[in-house]
Amino acid sequence: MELNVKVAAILDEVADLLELKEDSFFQVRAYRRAAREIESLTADVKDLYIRGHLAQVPGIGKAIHDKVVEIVRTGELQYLKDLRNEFPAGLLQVMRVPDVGPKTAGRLYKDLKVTNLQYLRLAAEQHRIRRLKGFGERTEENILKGIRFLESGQGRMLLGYAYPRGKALEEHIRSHGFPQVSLGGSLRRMKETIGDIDILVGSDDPQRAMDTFISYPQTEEVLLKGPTKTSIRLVDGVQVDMRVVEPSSYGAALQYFTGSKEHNVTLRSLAIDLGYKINEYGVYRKESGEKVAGETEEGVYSVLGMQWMPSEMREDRGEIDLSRKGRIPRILELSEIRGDLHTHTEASDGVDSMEAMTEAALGKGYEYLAFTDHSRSLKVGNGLSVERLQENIRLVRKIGERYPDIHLMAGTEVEIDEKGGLDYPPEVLEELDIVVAAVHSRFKMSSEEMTERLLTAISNEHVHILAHPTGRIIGEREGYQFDMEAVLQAAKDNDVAMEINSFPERLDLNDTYCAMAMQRGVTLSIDTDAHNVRQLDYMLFGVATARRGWVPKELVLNALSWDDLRKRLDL
DNA sequence: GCCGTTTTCGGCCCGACTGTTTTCAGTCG
Repeated sequence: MELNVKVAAILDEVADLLELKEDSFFQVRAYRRAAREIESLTADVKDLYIRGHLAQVPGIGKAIHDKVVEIVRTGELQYLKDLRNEFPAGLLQVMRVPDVGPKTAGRLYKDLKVTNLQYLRLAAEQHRIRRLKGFGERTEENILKGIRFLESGQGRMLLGYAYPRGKALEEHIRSHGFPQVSLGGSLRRMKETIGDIDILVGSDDPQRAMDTFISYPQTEEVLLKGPTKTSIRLVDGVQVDMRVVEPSSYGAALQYFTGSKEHNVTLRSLAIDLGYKINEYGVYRKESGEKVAGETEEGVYSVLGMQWMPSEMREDRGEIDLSRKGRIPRILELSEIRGDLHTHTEASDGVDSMEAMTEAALGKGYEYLAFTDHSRSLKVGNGLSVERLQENIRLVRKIGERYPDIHLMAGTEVEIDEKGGLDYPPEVLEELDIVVAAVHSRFKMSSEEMTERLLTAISNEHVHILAHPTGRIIGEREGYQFDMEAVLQAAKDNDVAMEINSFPERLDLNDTYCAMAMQRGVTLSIDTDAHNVRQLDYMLFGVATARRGWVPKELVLNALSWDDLRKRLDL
């Protein structure tokens, strides 16, 4: 699967470089689309190639097919090397500056010999940019601003960071008398990382909505202001865009600003074929211009003969086709989660007591809660010795008697050693209700060794869940390398659940791997890995990740009732 | 470069805002 990522990256770079060429707009789009398709494949691109199915992937025609084959075979692409020779590598960096696109970069290269960020900054500081025809003082200032933004390293933020901020702003606007307000964009689609926060308001008084937005106490700077669209930057650097439309257009605008871009492009092409035009104000008959939908999202989809679908599904990964056939699957809801099977307490490296965690779980209406503190060899996590573990089990049983409305489970997050062995002997694991196995060490072993390690752990009869299966930390480290197909197969064969860890920096399995697991019928467990009571709220993000992988509740271990879970775990 | 329940050629989503211009190109989402 790492190969899929590599192929997509190469196609993306081809697209980046092609942008600098004249008249290559549609080629750029074709390469980008192919990259997205390959990125979201749930099978290995090499397998597809071997089985002769590569050409059936949408967006892959003859030319790109041959290039993908070249990459699969040789690991390289000559066409990309040729393009790299045509343009200085630094120009790609120049294009990453906000408001600098291919045309501007091309001009700066041609007229000022700007080949990288350093030269761009120099040219701006020496006021050579403002002297170009079509450029001016403001453009020069914006370029300098853009360079500073890039260098501040403010790229995308974690969903877990953006979500509470977006919700707070949404509430601020709603509380000022605007009932029609919603998050949009990647935040509403619950992507694991978010570029900026999008907010949509339906109102007949756009001016007052804008004023309310700008008056938000956390506002640092107004970046852009028009009659229907305003952007601000918050004190922590997060950018928020707000759009205001009339209530009669709210549904169309919500659909449009939720995206994704790819979903919208496909939807709008479809609309054209059906004789309609869609924009953010409504759906219109092409001939008469008559407006036929716009008030609600359901209406927009419905007029195109489509079924509404959850925002998490809108990535143009086949949902439009299913929607036209009325076959959008029923995917997991947060309300269907019955318990949390991976949490920590003060016994190891958590901060709250079992009682506090239990009260919080009761507040969520959970039927069960598992305490899975770290095992003995994880010294940094204050792992439990065998004696402390056994003492902990007794404590769980004792506290459990005081809480008749929830089933407290004694468990462990047990270390998987480098050979795949577990950190406690079998007779100790036997005493536990649930065993969550995890890799926290030796990340850099070869893919073969790591696969063997994971397969050994999964085939251990005491293991119920494989925690954060890839070990990635978003923005910090890649996951370890292993054969995901083999691990999923083993999980299915051994009835072991793969975890979706709800921690914002983990969300692992990610959406694509969730889809892979689902297609293979592998059970998933959505856990918070909470180290305090507040982190039990992270469940929302794990569920969102499952929804992005179209996972139904039937495949989720902790969507089972206590009775069914107990049977499943042989308790 | 891809694609076709009208097409193998001629299309390819659509609009807001900015900056620099007198009518629009470029960028963004």
